[in-house]
Amino acid sequence: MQQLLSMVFQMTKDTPLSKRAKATRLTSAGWHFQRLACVVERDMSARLAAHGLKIDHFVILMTLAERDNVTQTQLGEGISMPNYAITRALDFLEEAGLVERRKDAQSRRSHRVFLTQSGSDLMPKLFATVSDVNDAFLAPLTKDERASLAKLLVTLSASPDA
Amino acid sequence: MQQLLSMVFQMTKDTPLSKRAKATRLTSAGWHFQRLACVVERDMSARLAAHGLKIDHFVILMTLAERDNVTQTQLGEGISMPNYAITRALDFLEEAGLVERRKDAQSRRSHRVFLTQSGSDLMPKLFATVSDVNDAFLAPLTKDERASLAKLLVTLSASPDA
DNA sequence: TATTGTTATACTCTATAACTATA
DNA sequence: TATAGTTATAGAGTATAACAATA
Repeated sequence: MQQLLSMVFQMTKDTPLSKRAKATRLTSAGWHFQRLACVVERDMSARLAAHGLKIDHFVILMTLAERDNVTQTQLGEGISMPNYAITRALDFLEEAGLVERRKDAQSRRSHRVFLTQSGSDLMPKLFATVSDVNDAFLAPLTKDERASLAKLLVTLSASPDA
Repeated sequence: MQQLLSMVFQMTKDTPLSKRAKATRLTSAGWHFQRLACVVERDMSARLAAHGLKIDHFVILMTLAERDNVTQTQLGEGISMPNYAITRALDFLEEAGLVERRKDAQSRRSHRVFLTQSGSDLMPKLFATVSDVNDAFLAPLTKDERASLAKLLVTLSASPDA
């Protein structure tokens, strides 16, 4: 990596385009994030398929596990999923018996969404899946490296525009 | 973060589901990668729009800048883009005068793809855009933190399954 | 008979907005 | 008149495979 970084600093107007392109790519944190996020998502999707779930369903279940008794609008806001997508994902999850829409006591046009017992029972398995995916993903790092990565990720995620 | 990690270790069977869900999410490197990759891509897409380009076009241009005179099949393999997507993206880029398909000297059913002069001239601007996006993204980190993140990303990316 | 690139077509996802029923 | 949720529909993106030209 040091080699790469110094490569960037050695660039001049005469450096060939191909070298500049390669250096740009390999020194781009964004590019690495893109690729690695893709790897993680592919693995997660594959493992969720064993439960008959897609990523969207999983995200909703995780959100509800953290806090349920929310309206569909509230649910969608937390994960930036539009209302029509929420409707369809909940139709699927309700059909699968994992979530439940109950009538709101205050407003008859709102629903309150809950995990069912069956949904709650599934969550520990999904937590384990998340853990497995992360372990596989972080396998190339030492324990110390994992800790510093975790710290850096939290710092980046805490940033206002992130 | 230390608090979070210790939170995970304090989990027992009696820990409420909501706490376990939150800890699972916040300690998941994959979850952070997903979110952050999304932030970066949104920023990149927005800036590419100024050039009338989408991410796919940008990826192809970067790939060709690094190495052109490749067949469409070779091009697609490098970036895992299927042949029909390559065909359409190249139609667009050729129309925009940024790339050129030339006949292969050996095989009359293959094309060799090149950046045009106009495409080459555009690349330095795209390198600068990549740089801007990364600078904005990494702004919350100190210089040292950026260096260690870079090192960790390279280690992860170098892994065989990544 | 296999391969390169293109095209047709179907399928899925996403986006827009219309609609129902509330408030 | 505005809101919560649903639905219809259009459009974009993606996947499958058929196809023509070539090897």
